[in-house]
Amino acid sequence: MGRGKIEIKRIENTNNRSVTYSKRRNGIIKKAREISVLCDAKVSLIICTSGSGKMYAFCSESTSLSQMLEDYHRLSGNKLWDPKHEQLSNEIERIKKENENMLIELRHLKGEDILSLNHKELISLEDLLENGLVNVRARQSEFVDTRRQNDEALVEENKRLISVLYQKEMELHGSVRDHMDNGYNPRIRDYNSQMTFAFRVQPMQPNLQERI
Amino acid sequence: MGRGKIEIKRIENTNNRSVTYSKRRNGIIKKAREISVLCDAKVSLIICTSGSGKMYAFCSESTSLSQMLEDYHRLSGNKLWDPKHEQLSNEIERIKKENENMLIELRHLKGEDILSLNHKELISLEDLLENGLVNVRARQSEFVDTRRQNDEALVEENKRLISVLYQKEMELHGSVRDHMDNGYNPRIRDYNSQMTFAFRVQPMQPNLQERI
DNA sequence: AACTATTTATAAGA
DNA sequence: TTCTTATAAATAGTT
Repeated sequence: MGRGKIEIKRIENTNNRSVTYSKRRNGIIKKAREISVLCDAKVSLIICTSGSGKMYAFCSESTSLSQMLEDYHRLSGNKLWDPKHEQLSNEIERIKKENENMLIELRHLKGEDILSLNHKELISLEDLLENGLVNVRARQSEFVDTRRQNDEALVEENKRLISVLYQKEMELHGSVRDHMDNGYNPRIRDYNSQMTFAFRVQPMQPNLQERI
Repeated sequence: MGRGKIEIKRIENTNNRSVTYSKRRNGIIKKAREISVLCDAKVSLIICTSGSGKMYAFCSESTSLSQMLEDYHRLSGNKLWDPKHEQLSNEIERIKKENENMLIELRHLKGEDILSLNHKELISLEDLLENGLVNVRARQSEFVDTRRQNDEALVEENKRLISVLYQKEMELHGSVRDHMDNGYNPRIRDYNSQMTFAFRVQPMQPNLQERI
């Protein structure tokens, strides 16, 4: 239907093909809607081209796509789901196998179920465990080192703070002495006790050391 | 398109409706096939009436209904799956999770990826590894013990065999001497060498000792 | 995207 | 149902 008759075979010209696709897609979707309304039919239509990912779907009002598929599956006896089910089952099988292997390995590493192992396997298991221990203990040493470094840094910081504090105290003593004669200023003692508190608390601050 | 124009609304006359359904159904299926061929499109079409259970479906050559549904599902995000499918998917999810946890534990036991562990965790990991080592080494000791016991048993058995052999030899020497005077019987030597072979072979028999 | 000459689909009738 | 046929609709090629 058009200016000329066409043969029903793949349109090789890409542009023509996509124009025809667009026109006929609209056409068939319209037809789908019409038959669903006129004849009270359930219709499900999905169209897409191989290239573009864009999909067009139509489903009649009275139903849903999944309902139609369900019906189709039931009525046609066609195994719509079975391939997918089989695929999923296979994947489950595969993962379970993997799981089982890991479980066995874990058990072995914990020294369980090792009666079936031969001498060679026991030796390599021992190696693995020893290597693991070495790594874990190295990490523990790192912890201790980090902690010691942290402590040292804190000690330095405390020295610095004490020195700053001392200078401040000197300044205040000096300036206060210029205005007062009693040689005792409660503000100095307050400040001092505040700093002492900070000094004691600081080593517990979590952001200066690693999580324990 | 026909002798008269019609409004797109449900055809109330049952007969007319079913005639129209039949005609238009053929029409739309033809259209579906045409667009799939002309435009290299993937098309899936399912039609049925509410009343009759009869279903008509079309699916383009290049694909399958279940493939199209798969695609549709992926692209639209709409849930088309049946309960069984969902159940399988959930199980996969669950097992994968389990898998991942075991993998992490395995890695930790091998001393990998332990930077994220805190001190407590490292300690218990160390305990686990030490315990594993204890078990593995205990098993190795068992091996050695078993082997030694086995050897001892074999030594005993060999002694017994030698003693039996000696007795047999005595018997044969005695009886032969009763009938022949040459004092030499090749049958005795045959039997003797056979036993000697068995004696040498026996320690290698796998059912008397554990697999190495 | 719009146009339009043609082909195609189909509504109504037989 | 199926065939026929007048007519509506769809659309191929063009602009």
